[in-house]
Amino acid sequence: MPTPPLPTGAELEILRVLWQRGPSTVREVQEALHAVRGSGYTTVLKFLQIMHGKGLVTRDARATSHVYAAAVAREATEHRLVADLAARAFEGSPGRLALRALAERRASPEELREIRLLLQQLEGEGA
Amino acid sequence: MPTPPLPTGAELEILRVLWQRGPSTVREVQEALHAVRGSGYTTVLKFLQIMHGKGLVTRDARATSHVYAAAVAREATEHRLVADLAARAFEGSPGRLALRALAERRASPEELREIRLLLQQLEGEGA
DNA sequence: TGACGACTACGAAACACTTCGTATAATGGG
DNA sequence: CCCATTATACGAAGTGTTTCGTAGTCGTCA
Repeated sequence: MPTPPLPTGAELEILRVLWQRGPSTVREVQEALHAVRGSGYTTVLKFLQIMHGKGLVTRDARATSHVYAAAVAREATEHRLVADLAARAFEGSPGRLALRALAERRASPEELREIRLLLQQLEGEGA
Repeated sequence: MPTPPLPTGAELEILRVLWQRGPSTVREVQEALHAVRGSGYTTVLKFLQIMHGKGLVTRDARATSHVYAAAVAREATEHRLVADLAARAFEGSPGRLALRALAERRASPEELREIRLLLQQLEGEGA
């Protein structure tokens, strides 16, 4: 099975619920999404079925209520989303993308610290 | 006129041509895009008309061949694209997005230098 | 057992994105 | 002046995303 496609907007929101909650039933996902998005039950069910077809989630159908879990890791998906945006808008350069993101000046001190550490590591490698 | 919507994938490619070339005719844009995307003439024309309707480009119709120009600045658009991805996948945190982008380890030494300078500036502000 | 509640499956509508075919109008050379 | 060329305008098809209505299934309990 090749890598699943990038999740669409609604699919990404469902993945975020699954990443946060772990394996969940349709109802559990729907209740989590209802607050954020007002999604109806059959809408969420349909998406989970579509996402299962795409390989974005796995399904355990042993119980009456099927249990869905993310089939793609959060880090890898974030990675691919960043690479996708970099390709579409930043000549494929994640560095330029990072610069733009930092220029928003909304990073917290902890995030800045993490970025500085990573930066030192990267500059050390380059030397 | 409110802010135009974010450009779609094909629209962004057209904007990139206009940002690079400056005001251009349909044919000029189409020739630039043909190499990258194989776009046909009427396809590009249709997009420019749609983008004009959305306020993404301006049009000078005085000459026989209309001349289109980007109506949105490149920096502002990149900014909005980054903010959009941050909202959809990074809890609205551009800092987390920047971290992910840097973790791809594909930034050039010059980009790393720029990021380090910006970082110092941001950390100086925070102190 | 039969009705009720909760579940899954599926079709289809509404919308957006992308592409292109065709119709129509302007331009300029012979 | 006419025709070939080049332009714009527009409709529509094909695909993908999102949403929901409806139908059918399954277990439970009175």
